[in-house]
Amino acid sequence: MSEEVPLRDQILEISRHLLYEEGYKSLSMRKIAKQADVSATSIYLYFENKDHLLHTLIEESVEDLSRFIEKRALPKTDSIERFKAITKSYVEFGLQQPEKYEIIYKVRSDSMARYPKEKFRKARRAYELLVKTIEESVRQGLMEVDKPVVAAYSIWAQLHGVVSVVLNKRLDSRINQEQFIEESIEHVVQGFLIRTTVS
Amino acid sequence: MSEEVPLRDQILEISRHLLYEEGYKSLSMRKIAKQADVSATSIYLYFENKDHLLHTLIEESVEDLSRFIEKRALPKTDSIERFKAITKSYVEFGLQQPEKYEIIYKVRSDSMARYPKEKFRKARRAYELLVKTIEESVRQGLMEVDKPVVAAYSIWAQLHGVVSVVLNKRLDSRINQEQFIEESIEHVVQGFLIRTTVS
DNA sequence: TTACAGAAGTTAACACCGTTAACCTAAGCG
DNA sequence: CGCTTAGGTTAACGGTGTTAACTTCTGTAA
Repeated sequence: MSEEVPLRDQILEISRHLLYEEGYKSLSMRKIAKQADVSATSIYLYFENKDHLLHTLIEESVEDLSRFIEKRALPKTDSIERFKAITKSYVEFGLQQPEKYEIIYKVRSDSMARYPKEKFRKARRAYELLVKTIEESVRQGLMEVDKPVVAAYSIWAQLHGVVSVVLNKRLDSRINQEQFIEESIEHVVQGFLIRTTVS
Repeated sequence: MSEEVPLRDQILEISRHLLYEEGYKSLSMRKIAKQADVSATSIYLYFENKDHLLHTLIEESVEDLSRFIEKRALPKTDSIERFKAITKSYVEFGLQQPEKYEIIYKVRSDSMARYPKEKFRKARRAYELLVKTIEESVRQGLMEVDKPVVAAYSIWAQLHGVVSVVLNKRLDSRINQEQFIEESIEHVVQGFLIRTTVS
C-alpha cells in the first residue's frame, strides 16, 4: 500500500533538484542524504561515489533527450523533415525539462574528465541520428556538407546557444520569445540546406 | 636586481596552470599556496575568496581574448572583412592560448552564478564589436539578420564548437585539421551572408 | 633615534566535505 | 534454529574554504 519509491531513485531526484536549484558546488552527499532522511553513507550503497552519481544523472538526462528526439524524428521519412524535427525537438526538450537539460551541460567539465567514453558514445543516440540524417540528405543532394560529423557538432552548439539564451533569460525584453525560438531554429536549418550565392 | 614577480600575479599564473592541468575540482587554495611557497591564507590578501580568484582569472582571459580580436579586426574598414577577421581571430586565440581560452568556458557554470553582471558585460568587448559589425553589414545590405544580438550569440557558439573539437582532439583522424578549421569558419561566415534559395 | 603605522605574511582553529571501515538489524530461507 | 544477505548505521580519516588573531618587516614623522 506504501508509495515505495526506491531510495536510489529518490537520491537521483533529490540530486537533480538540488543541482538545478543550488548549483554544483553546493551539492554535497550529506545534503542529499539529509533530504532523503538517510545517513550520508547510504548513498554509497547505490553509487560508487559522487562522480558516479553525477554520471548517472547525466546519463539519465541524455537518455531522456535521445528518447524525446527519436519519438518525434524517427517517424519522419523525408530526410529534411527529420532534420527539422530533430532541431525542433532538441530545443523543445531544453525548454520543457530544464532540470534535465541543464544537467547535461552544467556538470560536465570536471566530472566529465573521467566519464567513460563508451557510455558517452552509447548514450548519444540523438547525435548519431542527426549525423545519419545529414548523410542521407547529402546523398539526396539536399545538403552540402563535407563532414556530417562536424556539421552535427556545429548544429548542436548552435541549438544549445538558442536554448541557453532563453533559459538564462538573457533575451532582450523587446524580443518575442516564441518568435525568437522559431526564427533561430529556422536559421540553423537554412544554414545547411543547398543554396546559391547571389553574386 | 631580483625578478620580483608580485605574489598576486604568481597566484594567478599558478592557478591558471593548475586549472588547465588538473581541472577545477582538484584546485584548492592550499595547493596553490604550496606551489607559490606561501601559506594558504596569504592568498586572501589578494583575493576575497576562491570564487573571486576564479572570476579574476576569467576576466583576464576574456580581456585578453577581446584585445586579441580587436587588434586584428579593428583595422579592417570593410564590415565583411571585419566580420571575417573576428571569427578567424577568435578561433586562433583558442588554439594558440588554450590555457586562457578554456578557463572562459571551463570554470563557468558554478562560480558564474555570482559573477557580477556588470563586469561580465564590460569585459565582453569582443562580443559587442561583433554585434556592431553585424549591424553595420545589415545596414549595408550585405547580411540578412533580424536580431544581431542573437546572431552574434549563435556565431560565438558555433566558433566555440569548432575550437572545442580541435582542443579536445575529437577530430576524426582522417580530417586535416587546418582544412577543417578553415572550412568551418568559412561555413559560419557564409551562413550569415546574403544569398537566395535555389528553389 | 625612536615611535608608530601599515603592508605582507604567519599559525591555529572552525565547520564542512567525500569516503572508508566496522558494526547493527531485520527478513527470508534451508 | 541458525545463516545469509540487504539495507542501513556510527565513528573516524584527511582534506577543504575561510576567519581571527598574531607577528614581522619597512618606511616615515617627531
